[in-house]
Amino acid sequence: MFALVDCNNFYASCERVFNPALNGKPVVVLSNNDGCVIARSNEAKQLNIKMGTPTFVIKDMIASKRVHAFSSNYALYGEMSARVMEILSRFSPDYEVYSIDEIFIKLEGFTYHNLREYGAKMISKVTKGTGIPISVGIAPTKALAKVANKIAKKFIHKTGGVHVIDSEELMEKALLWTQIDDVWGIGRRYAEKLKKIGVTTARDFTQLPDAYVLKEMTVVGLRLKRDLSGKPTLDLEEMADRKNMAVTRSFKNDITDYAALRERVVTYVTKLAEKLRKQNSCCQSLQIFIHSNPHKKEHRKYYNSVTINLPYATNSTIVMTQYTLKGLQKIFLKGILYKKAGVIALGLAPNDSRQLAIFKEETAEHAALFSSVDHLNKKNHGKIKFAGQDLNSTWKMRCEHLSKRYTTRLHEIITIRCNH
DNA sequence: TCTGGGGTCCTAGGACCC
DNA sequence: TCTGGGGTCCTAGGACCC
Repeated sequence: MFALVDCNNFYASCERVFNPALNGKPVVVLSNNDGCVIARSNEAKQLNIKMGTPTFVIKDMIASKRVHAFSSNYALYGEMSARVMEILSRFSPDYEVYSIDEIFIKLEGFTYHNLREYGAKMISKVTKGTGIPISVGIAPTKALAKVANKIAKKFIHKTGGVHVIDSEELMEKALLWTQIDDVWGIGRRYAEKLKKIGVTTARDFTQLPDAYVLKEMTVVGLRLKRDLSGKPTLDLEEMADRKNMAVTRSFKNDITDYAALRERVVTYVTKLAEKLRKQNSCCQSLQIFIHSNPHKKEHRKYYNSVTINLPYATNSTIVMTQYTLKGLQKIFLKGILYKKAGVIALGLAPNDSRQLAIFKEETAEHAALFSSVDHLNKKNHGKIKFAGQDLNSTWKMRCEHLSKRYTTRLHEIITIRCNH
């Protein structure tokens, strides 16, 4: 059996842990730049605030404090996630941290355990240890555990947050209840396509012929179908090293001229190189992309990207910037309202096991130079910049509702008042 | 006025090899 | 009339996830 444990409204719940006055009130967490809603408490969901709702749509509710809004505080969420995962990892030696707020736990050899009670124990341990509410779905396969988790959450008053699918009848019932759009692995495109042929529930999907699923949805779809039918197909996945790493941002206002766009892209590639060095990796190639504003329908649509293979694997800001700018020149077009750009490092490898080039090699000074730069920037909050960056740093990200880094900064630690 | 960021996997097709 | 067979590697694009 597999358990899927998922933190309820994770980011919103993190904010509440440190501000319990928000319990029972609508809370939303906003994306970078405070652009749109990316997490909602149940009360916010009841106000019909959808995932991805632009912040300006609900600005009145925020201003009047009907809804409590927070800018994303990833330092806080990442660390709270680590605490939750640490506690849950004690429940079985086999687990897979699937995302910041989800973990699959394989329950092999738990035949004589009461799984419902085991799930309830997970909830009480995590609640006591972190204050984060969780839901537990338990079933014979990963895809069914996902379904069970949805049921546990949806009918929390009946389930107490745990749902176990351990019989054919419960499986049938669960699959009939699950709408096709809500199936893990079926996104907007596939859902549309499936509905056209009359598939509206997960159960309908499991009745499709293998050949059709294979043809229309590749082996990924077929594996999903099997797993959802109760035939264990998807197993825990090993934590692999990341293959790519990206720094991409939307701009607060559209950009049209090359100089401004260049400045943004140089800043992104600088951040990317820092990120690489921080984890002792280097990259073999770079991808640069620029987008027009998709919301301005009356303007010309333009999406373009270019991939550049580097002569040798590197994490030098200087080398990466040179190639990034070459790439940017290739795809830059005049007269476009640009809204977003990004740089992606591809073919990541650890510093010490990278492929060395035969003819060209990085100037040896770079490693020493950047170790000093990183050291100084860590101490002085990014005082050293590169010539291509904007020295006045007018590009502050908007984050008007940022909470404190309660768990990772000593001077932001929570204060407790005792009333005797 | 204002709409996020960072990932993964699979497939088809082109370029190349012997 | 009729023009091989079997492979690898790479990339772009499309799907998905949180």
